[in-house]
Amino acid sequence: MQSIAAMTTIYDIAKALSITPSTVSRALSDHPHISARTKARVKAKAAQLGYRPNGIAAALRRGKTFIIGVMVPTTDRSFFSSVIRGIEGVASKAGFNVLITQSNDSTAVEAANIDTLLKTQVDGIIASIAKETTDFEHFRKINAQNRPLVLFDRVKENLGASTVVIDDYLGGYYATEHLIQQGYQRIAHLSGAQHINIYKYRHRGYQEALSTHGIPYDPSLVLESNHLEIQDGRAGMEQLLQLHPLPDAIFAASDFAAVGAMQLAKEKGLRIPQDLGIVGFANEPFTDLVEPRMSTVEQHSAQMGELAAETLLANIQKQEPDLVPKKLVLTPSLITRASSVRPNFNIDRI
Amino acid sequence: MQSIAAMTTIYDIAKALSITPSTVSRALSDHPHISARTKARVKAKAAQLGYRPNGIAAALRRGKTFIIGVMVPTTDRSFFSSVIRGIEGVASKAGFNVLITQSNDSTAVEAANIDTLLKTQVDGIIASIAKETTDFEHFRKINAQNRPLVLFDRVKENLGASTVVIDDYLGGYYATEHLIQQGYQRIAHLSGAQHINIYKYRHRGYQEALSTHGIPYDPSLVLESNHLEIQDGRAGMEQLLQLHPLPDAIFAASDFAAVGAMQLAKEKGLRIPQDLGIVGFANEPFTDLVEPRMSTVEQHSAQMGELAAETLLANIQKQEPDLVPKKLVLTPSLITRASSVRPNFNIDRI
DNA sequence: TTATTTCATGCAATCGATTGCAAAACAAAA
DNA sequence: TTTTGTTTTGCAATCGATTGCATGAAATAA
Repeated sequence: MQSIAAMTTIYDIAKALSITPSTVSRALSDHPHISARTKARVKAKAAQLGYRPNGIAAALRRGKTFIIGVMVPTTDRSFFSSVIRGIEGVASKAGFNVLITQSNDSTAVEAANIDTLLKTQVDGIIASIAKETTDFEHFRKINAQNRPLVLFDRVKENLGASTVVIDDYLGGYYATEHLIQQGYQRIAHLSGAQHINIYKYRHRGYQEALSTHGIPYDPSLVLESNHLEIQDGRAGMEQLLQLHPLPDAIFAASDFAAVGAMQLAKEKGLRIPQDLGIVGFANEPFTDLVEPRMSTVEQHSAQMGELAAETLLANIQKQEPDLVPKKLVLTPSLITRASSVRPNFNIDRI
Repeated sequence: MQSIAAMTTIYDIAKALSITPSTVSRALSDHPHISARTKARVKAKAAQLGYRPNGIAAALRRGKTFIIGVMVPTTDRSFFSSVIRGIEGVASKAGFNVLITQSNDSTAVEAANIDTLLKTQVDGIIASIAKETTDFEHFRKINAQNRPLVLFDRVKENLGASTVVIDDYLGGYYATEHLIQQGYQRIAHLSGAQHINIYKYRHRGYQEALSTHGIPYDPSLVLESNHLEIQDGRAGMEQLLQLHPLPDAIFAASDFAAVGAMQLAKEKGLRIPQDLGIVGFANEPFTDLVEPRMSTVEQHSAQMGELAAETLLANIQKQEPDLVPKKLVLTPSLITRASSVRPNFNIDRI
């Protein structure tokens, strides 16, 4: 079956004006060797015929699609959608489109997505690695296809990819130190799987802050969960409530876990921040809406996306991946809100 | 400059096996006329050479990219990212990719995005219209290019596009009726620009519920703002607090406005839900995290995305847009939480 | 053995735009 | 008028995969 309305191509324009497709092509792209008169005629005819360029044909010829592939664990998490927003902004300003895929934190889906993106001939890929992933072979294919790769947030070294992360160590350090300075002494930590760098580093920052301030590290105060969702935060809090003495503060490596812990603590009659100080991580929008407002660590997600896109575009322009991959590290900012600020606490009293 | 590693194509495989590219192509796609032996040899050689199909070339030849374009006002709103998630799920199951663009609620960007998507030869487009848009000519180009278009949520009739929406009227009705049944009498409404259908219908539902229950419609209780963001909710509440008598409940056409109103009301010492009942709209995740938990209207966003994608894919398969565009209407669900449920209210007392 | 099917592969055009090189058209200089 | 130089346009190959049709090979029937 034929498609109803045949698309008009440069051949149609050429025929209508009794010139060649090459001239039409050049006229449309304002090639300097084409006379002003011809350009005007071509453009007028193109408009008249409702011509729209076939980007696919151009992509095939040029070997460039002007599409960059993005893979995130999920789009419906504020952090990732903000990063995407940042990527999209930079990309579209540079004339690039963004093809989004989601891994749902599954390694199998992740590998399939990479295949798809490569098949689509994206000019480069920006990705954040699925939680589940421990074998990274599928990422190697990207470089094997000579396509640049930039990883952000959940990254992995030695894949020949540039990376953009925040300093998670510092984030953990800031959060913990802040709690210490507010006079909290028994600070628990809700962490994630330690094979994932971001959680490992946040954990280290936590440890280091304790150590710097002379507080002993107590492993029973550190709970690890796979997903750090609200549920995990509640479960973690439940567990922490078994301890004697109780912890007097929590630094959670995720806002979701933090808010879960906060919910349960409140249900059990603990007052935040008087009895329990809480700091989360990521500055998800809801942290500013819960009660009390929750302290957290801002990751500068949109900026992270922008940097990732800029790095990738630079690689694309150079026609090849960076020989020495770049490592970009953003500095997180601690956002202190009511959940961790003791109203009448005087630091001098310590 | 040459690219470093030339991609391997079906020609390379053909040469290596002394057969023709056509055979290779057919072997790779499991064409029935190719012998099992040849298929095996081809596939083995393909794997050995690290062959990856060039989707662009195939797309050009077939006139089909297996990419569907999606345009949303913004990705970093839970509602839209959930819809995208729904779209992505259905699409990828059907072997389609999803190209995302954001209009940032600007008509100019919207038009530019449509140009880009068409140039990329997407097989169809799913979109939600920018708030700012009142002239829809740019959407007509899509049908002119013989590409199907499906609109969701913020839709417009007479564009030859199928639409997927929830019954906003019903959503408004449910929310308002619920407040009435909880004994609230002076119910205010925070609405958006009335040229946008969703706000117009939510408003009508509100009116109709009042009327059904014999409550007179008081225009001074209905405030309109452009964006219905948190700020607008606060401003609206401020204004409502000037009234005598005060309203005793608010139905906001957006969760953001609702939470803004709730914040300000609490700051002014009003108790929720005793002094003021509140219902929002969209079931944004934070509504379940604020205090008190906020009642709202669930829009079934992921399902909306799935339906939109299924409708579009059906159109794509048929090679042409629906002659008679479909209108799919989902039924919203009211989610009642603490913000609108009076603890000891007995409906018999009315 | 020859004729007839069936099966497997090859040929060559095609999708639509881009681009190096050749050539024509025109202008300016000799 | 011829030569040299500039502009402007055309020719034809190319990007990589797909596919209708033709052809060759193998298998079966006569």
